[in-house]
Amino acid sequence: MKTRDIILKVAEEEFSKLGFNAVSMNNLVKKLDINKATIYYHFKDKKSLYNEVIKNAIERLNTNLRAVFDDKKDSNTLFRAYVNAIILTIKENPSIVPLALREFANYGANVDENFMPYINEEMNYLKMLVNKLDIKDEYKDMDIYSLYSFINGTIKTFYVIQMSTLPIGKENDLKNNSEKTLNYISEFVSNIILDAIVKK
Amino acid sequence: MKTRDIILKVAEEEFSKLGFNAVSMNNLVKKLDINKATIYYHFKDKKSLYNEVIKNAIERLNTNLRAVFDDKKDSNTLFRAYVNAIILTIKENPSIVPLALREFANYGANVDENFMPYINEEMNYLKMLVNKLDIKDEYKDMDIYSLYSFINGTIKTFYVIQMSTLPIGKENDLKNNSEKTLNYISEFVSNIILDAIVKK
DNA sequence: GTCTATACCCCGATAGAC
DNA sequence: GTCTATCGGGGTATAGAC
Repeated sequence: MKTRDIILKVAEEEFSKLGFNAVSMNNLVKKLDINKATIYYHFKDKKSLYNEVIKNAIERLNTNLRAVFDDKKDSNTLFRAYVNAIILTIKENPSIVPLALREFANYGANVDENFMPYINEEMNYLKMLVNKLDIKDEYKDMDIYSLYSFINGTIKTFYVIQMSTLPIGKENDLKNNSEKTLNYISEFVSNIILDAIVKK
Repeated sequence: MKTRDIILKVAEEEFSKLGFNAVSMNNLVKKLDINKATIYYHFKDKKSLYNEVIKNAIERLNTNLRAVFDDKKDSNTLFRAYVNAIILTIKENPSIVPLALREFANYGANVDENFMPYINEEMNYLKMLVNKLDIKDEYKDMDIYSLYSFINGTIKTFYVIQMSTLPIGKENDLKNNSEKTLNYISEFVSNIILDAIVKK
């Protein structure tokens, strides 16, 4: 693995854990066991390192979403596969959850215009999906972003609650079990949506 | 308004906008037009100022939730009133949204054990509510935190998307309109849940 | 491509006058 | 209860040797 990629990997974990401002270049190089100037050889500054981390995260998600549409499925199966692709992305790389929540909290202020194509690609998959579903009349005019928020907000919030060190969520067998938590919430999200908005 | 309360008010806005680490005491006193030592007279350190901010935010939410259960309503109306109490809290104080999202991203690490009674109170209202609903058999064993995540994750994610400076959500008339956005998502969340999990 | 050394700045926090 | 002045430390970033 190249130095640049190692830096990106460790930086992603740190930005996810601590947020942009709490990550210091000094601590980063300690974890990496390289010299600080080496980071500045590979990346212009802290901000562009962060931007590269975010870009990679969105690209990994889009790669998994793209695969969902590769072969023909009935629309309800497609919906479940779509949700599972998001779940798979988190399983492959849990850092993406706090990373996304922190960016949401910033109203996307750290994400520059260069990322819009990636975000638009992500939204397009959801639009394609909705077009295939046989939606009840009362949900036909539903805002696409409310559906997006339901899927992504529910999954991420549930994940951080179950993985949190606080004694919340402790009444169940999902607590601190990433695999079980993600499988459960995948089913929950798919079931609710298909029960609520799709014609029987 | 007392100095201590003014500090808390401005600190809440700043912590919400920037997150714990990005807020500096120096910038805070500039906004407040008081001396830095004055903050340290009223609060032990930066961390306890932050904790006080979070505590106040949870208390305001619980006050609004408590009011929902004051008089008798049929269970579906109660559910809509519950969701509206969350929406009302955000309308009264939008800072609570990024504040909560940042804490979620931290897996609650900045929230110490003293807050558990407040969090438990919040969860108890949801449990009381679910007990009153006439739930379909297949959702009877639903994890309470998945419902919590659905309600809170969807509302907060939708809100920050519509209020973000990025050109997402721009295809609708909710963009940058806090009032309309919150009214819309309140209806959406209530409708989905009542359609999906409650017996007709 | 990776290192040492350093410039320059802002941070949180406190002592002590008023 | 609010101020001025200051301390010690750690922050980002770069120059220049190897």
